[in-house]
Amino acid sequence: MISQTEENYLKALYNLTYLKGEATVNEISKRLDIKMPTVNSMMKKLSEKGFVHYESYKPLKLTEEGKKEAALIIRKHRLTEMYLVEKMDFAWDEVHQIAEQIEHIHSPEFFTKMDQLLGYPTVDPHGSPIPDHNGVMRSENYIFLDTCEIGDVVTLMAVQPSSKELLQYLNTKNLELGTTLTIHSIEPFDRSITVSYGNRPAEVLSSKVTATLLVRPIS
Amino acid sequence: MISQTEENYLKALYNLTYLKGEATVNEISKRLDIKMPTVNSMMKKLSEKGFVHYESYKPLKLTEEGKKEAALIIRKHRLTEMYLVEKMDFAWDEVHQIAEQIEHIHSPEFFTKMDQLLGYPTVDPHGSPIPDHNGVMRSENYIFLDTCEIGDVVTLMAVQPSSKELLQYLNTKNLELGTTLTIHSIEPFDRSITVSYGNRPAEVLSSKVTATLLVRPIS
DNA sequence: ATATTTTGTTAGTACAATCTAACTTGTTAG
DNA sequence: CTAACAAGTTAGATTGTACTAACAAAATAT
Ligand SMILES: [Mn+2]
Ligand SMILES: [Mn+2]
Ligand SMILES: [Mn+2]
Ligand SMILES: [Mn+2]
Repeated sequence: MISQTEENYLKALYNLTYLKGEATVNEISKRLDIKMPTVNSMMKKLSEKGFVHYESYKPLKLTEEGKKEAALIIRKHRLTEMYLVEKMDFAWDEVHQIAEQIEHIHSPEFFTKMDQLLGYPTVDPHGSPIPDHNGVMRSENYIFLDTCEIGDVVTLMAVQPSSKELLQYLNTKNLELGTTLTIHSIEPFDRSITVSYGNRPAEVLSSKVTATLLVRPIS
Repeated sequence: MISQTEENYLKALYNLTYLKGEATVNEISKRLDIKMPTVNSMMKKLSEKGFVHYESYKPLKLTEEGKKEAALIIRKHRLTEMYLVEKMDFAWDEVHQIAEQIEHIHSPEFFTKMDQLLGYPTVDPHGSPIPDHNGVMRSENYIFLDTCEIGDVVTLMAVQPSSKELLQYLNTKNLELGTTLTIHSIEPFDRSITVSYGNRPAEVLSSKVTATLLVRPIS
């Protein structure tokens, strides 16, 4: 009953509203590269179907049912990414486009089997949480690396957002989830950060990078 | 360029024309459960695209390009079925509906990886051949069990067509690919066949069943 | 050989998902 | 505060995939 197209709108809205609680027609339009009038009429349709709170000229919100539907699609996306990396030997920067398609497969058995073969993982290969089968997503209280201070020792827990280009950049720096970083200095001018980790010389990470790295301080 | 819908038409036409070399609008209509006028206009469209030879009131054929496209979709379908059975532990009667969806995924890397992980299989879980990456499908010269004679000893090589119901029936009889069957008698009235295999009492198979079982005589 | 049935085609309609152009509402900069 | 700009909406067109109704051709039965 929910088309692939509708699923992509729900997912976009879920991700855009995740922090602020609401999103605009314009944001969805940019995210999906679909013109605003198209987004507008789709929002009305999803509102008719009970997935979106729509009022003219007001920001958009998902209903509880919309949130659940979206989270279940994200669950399929992230389980798929995890499966591709863990069981099919893909790299973490190769899985998004495939998962973008497989998330629309209608087969509870298929995803249940994936989940089981993976041992019921709670995060995807980029550290993002996998919603449970009721669409409930646990949120961890990680902090972004660009909010840390000199002397902090932290573990890399997630990359968000995880564009292919960023992931490939992190590959070249041998930075992966679980890596422990020590912050040596912070350049006041551009907020770039010098860190060390593993058996390698210190690395400088720009603020564009540190703003995407979620870490947990070692307590 | 080729939509999911078009892919399903190409695949239907390929399978229908596989034996006779041609098929009718009516056959595709029944196979896909889509009304004849819709099939008719889709055939014209696929003809425009160079995949189908269409002439009013004449039977339909695939062009060479159409055959190749169809075979490559069937390749993805059968690789997927094999992967689901071999690597994800699904039963042979559970995989068709999932493969019917995954066959439309656009990702050469995904199917190349499947192929590699499976060790480049040549047949799917129902014994049907998997076309190669150029869309070439090798045909084995198996014979249907209902053409065998008393005293023949044969190996079950494929089930065709392999409906879920038939596969489940074969499960109850412990009949699987590779099973060696000895033909004890053939009932002239209804052409049912009594066979023995493994450590079990003789079984009677109706002609509805034997007409779907492809076997290779043990020479 | 003709009548009946089946198959194939044409014409017109519907719905989903997209677009552009034009208009309205809301926001922001002087 | 108002003018300009950005965002949102409405209206109308387009494309893809489906349908029904009506008609034409081919196959079949009498
Ligand atoms: Mn998607
Ligand atoms: Mn991810
Ligand atoms: Mn299909
Ligand atoms: Mn099969």
